Amino acid sequence: MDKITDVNIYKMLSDEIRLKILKMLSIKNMAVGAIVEETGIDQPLISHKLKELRENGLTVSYRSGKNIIYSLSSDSLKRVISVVEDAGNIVDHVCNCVECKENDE
Amino acid sequence: MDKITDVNIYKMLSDEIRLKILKMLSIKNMAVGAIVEETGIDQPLISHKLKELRENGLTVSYRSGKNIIYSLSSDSLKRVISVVEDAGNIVDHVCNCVECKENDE
DNA sequence: TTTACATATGAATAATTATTTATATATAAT
DNA sequence: ATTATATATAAATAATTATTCATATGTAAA
Repeated sequence: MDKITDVNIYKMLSDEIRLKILKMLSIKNMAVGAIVEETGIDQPLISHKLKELRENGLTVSYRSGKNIIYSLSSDSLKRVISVVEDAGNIVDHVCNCVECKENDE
Repeated sequence: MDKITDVNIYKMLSDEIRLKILKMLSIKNMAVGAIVEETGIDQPLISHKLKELRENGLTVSYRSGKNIIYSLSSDSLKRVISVVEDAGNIVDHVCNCVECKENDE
């Protein structure tokens, strides 16, 4: 398994499906089937994503009867997610200088 | 150019070289040459990374004589970077239940 | 003790992203 | 004007990551 660096955490957050899962888990713990249903995404793909998240330490899981329940491994993760949640806040400044405008396509 | 979503921001942060550049720029504005020198990475590769960062709105640039100076486009970016900076803080919780231990490799 | 259900895994392929190399452009200095 | 310097770009290749599909595993119910 890989070492957990901030780059790895960003990697986990940088995939649409993984991020969607993390956001769902930041609201409530969920079984795999519920995630599959709520996202409409193929079960094996969801399982793969969950595996990545698990192996990188962002989620933990336990079995409950037939189901396996996933949850965020840490509350500080919620904080990170919410800090970037609204992308507009991050990249709100647009430079007005001539050169920058030329740089835009 | 791509729309700026939180996934795109995470993508930009999820590459070792790009993250290194962003961290350097969060301390001071820098010319391309200075970034090349301080990282020891090939100039065209640095220029590529800077282009990605620019096109995704995380940095801005302007010309000053022969040099082109890059800086972060927004201070809130610094905040994000520092929130995740210490990965240990994020993934500090390790579940102790039997099933989770079985899951570990 | 067979069948159904929930989830995981592995192998194959597809898609995306990173890196290199060679070259172009723009400014500045001679 | 010519040359040097700083940076950017484009095309080719290499490397990584995502997705699909088929199948395995483990639990529970009949």
